[in-house]
Amino acid sequence: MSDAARLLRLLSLLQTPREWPGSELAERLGVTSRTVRRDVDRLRDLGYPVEATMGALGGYRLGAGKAMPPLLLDDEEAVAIAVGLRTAARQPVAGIAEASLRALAKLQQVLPPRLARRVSSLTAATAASASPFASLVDPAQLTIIAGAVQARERVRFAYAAQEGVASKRHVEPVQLVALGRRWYLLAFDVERDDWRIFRLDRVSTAVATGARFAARVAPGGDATEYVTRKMYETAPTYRARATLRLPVELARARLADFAGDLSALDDDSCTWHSVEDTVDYLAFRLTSLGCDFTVQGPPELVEHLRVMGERITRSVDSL
Amino acid sequence: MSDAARLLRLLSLLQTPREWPGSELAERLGVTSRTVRRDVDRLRDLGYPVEATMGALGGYRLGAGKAMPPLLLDDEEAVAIAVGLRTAARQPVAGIAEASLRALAKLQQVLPPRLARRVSSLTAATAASASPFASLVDPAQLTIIAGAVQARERVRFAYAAQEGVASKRHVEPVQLVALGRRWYLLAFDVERDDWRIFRLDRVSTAVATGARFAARVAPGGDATEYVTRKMYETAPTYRARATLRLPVELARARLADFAGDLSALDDDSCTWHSVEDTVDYLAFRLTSLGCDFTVQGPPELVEHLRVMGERITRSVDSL
DNA sequence: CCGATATAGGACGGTATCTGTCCTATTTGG
DNA sequence: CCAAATAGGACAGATACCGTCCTATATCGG
Repeated sequence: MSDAARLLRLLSLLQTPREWPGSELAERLGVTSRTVRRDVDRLRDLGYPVEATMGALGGYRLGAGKAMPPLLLDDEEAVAIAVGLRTAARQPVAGIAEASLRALAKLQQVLPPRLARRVSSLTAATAASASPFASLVDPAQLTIIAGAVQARERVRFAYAAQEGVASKRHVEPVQLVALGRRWYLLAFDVERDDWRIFRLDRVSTAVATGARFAARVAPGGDATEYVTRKMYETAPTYRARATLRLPVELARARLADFAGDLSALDDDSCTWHSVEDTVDYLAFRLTSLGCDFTVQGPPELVEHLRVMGERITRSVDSL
Repeated sequence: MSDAARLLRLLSLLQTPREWPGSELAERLGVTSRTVRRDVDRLRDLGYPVEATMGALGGYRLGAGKAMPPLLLDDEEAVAIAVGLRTAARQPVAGIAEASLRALAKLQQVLPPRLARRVSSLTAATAASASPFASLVDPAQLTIIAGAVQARERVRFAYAAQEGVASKRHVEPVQLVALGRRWYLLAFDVERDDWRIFRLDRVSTAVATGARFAARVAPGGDATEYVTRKMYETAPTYRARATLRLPVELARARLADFAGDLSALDDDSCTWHSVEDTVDYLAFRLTSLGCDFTVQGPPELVEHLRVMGERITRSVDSL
């Protein structure tokens, strides 16, 4: 076993929550315990704080330092992380959505094929159950495009526009933007010679062509700002207005990052304003609050809730 | 920079989706390009397949091999993975739930404190929004106990039993078991000198004492099997029976791992049987199917749905 | 078809590093 | 107090590494 390999193996052992006595490490690594002590020193020099407890029953373990050490995962752990990241990508968390994708792309790149297969099948099996209104983005497309953005490679894909019109695209992908529960891609369309925004759940059969392109500055300088503005201008939006029979702090906690505008009416109720592009989702969030509420509008939401209420009442009133 | 440090730094660069020409790597690592070639060879000897494209515009990148290479994450990526794993722990996925926890424990152990703080605040901000019926387990408790299971350390915690009776426990934690959407801990209670099963969302202020204990064999040999049997015997369960106006394949897809027993009635409808310990959750899954349905029982579910239906109808019929 | 720019790898000498085998000091739990 | 654990100095022999040459080969663009 080479020098670097032994150091990595040691790091992997020390990342376990348990404590390792030096003698056992020496045996596993096939060296003397003096060398183990030297290896531990080396790791400390690299900035990874190996904690040691002295005395009988003592041992070594890796503690939290100032920088992330290399993570040494076994097969199952790698699969678990990949599945977790894929699920996270379907419900982007504000602030870390892009980092989450970068991590997924990095992992996907080095994931052995047999593990990648397990990830796919597990993702398929659990896709629908996580949340009925999570984004329908295919994680595979997301990964391909996230990789292409970083590698600055051109991408070809099929796009199903809003009216069901399909088209083939050839673009220079500049940035992925998570807006609410959807992913958008800001890209420069090579054939149309202009900027375009694509909704990722309408993208399919994406492939990176391998052709590199020069960095482009997004219109207006900031991609996130540009996509946000364009989407609010063009996409259909519903502005929900409702009164919730729930103290304002509780409502904020239950709605979390979906809170919208909340303001207290009295100690037991508050008003709520929120903007979304489907009434389904608005109705879903409202009904999962578990409290009484009154909806002021819009009419589409009222109608949708009326249908929902009738359906539920009808489902039981035969008894 | 030491030898091993340079190798790790190289590995970190090669994990990026982009391709790196040898000359640029040499510059970044502060060595000649001949040494870079030797380092690449070393990585290949370690089993990490560095892919190289020859010719002009060529370069190096890390490909998928037979084993997982050490993952070198930047701060944001590490936070994203931790948040993803915490979310995954709240909605355990059959088959990889334990691995998911192991990975989380491993990451938590080495996560720099400033990043750990960001993870906590992000988790708090998004806890409620993921799904209103996800498990209420505190990821911090979960991590502490998962670590103690692996390290075979005794744990003390406060436990709120079903009737609201609080108690302090001192146990030897043997295994965490994910059952449906809940986590259970099988442990040997030191003071009561017998096996006990704890629901993790009722555990608080857990601390590992540091005292080690000898490995124990779970009663019956298999912890998962034991916990499953005990829980079905003792925990309250509701057996939902309903007819769904949805083709059976579609229902299976939408319910995913929550499918229970589905059997086709005709081309457009099917019957559904499922067991859960709360009617809230049964009602939630039923109403998020987005189809007409008829509930046969149990009476508690019917009553719950009646309240839900009335609430929704009331919320709009003033208009 | 040719030149520019990549990867690939052999040979060699000087330098640095690493390992095992001693040794002693110190801490901790039973 | 004793056993077992971390901590680390000193030394000698072996090993590995690095830079500087060199040539071969593959690929893309003009």
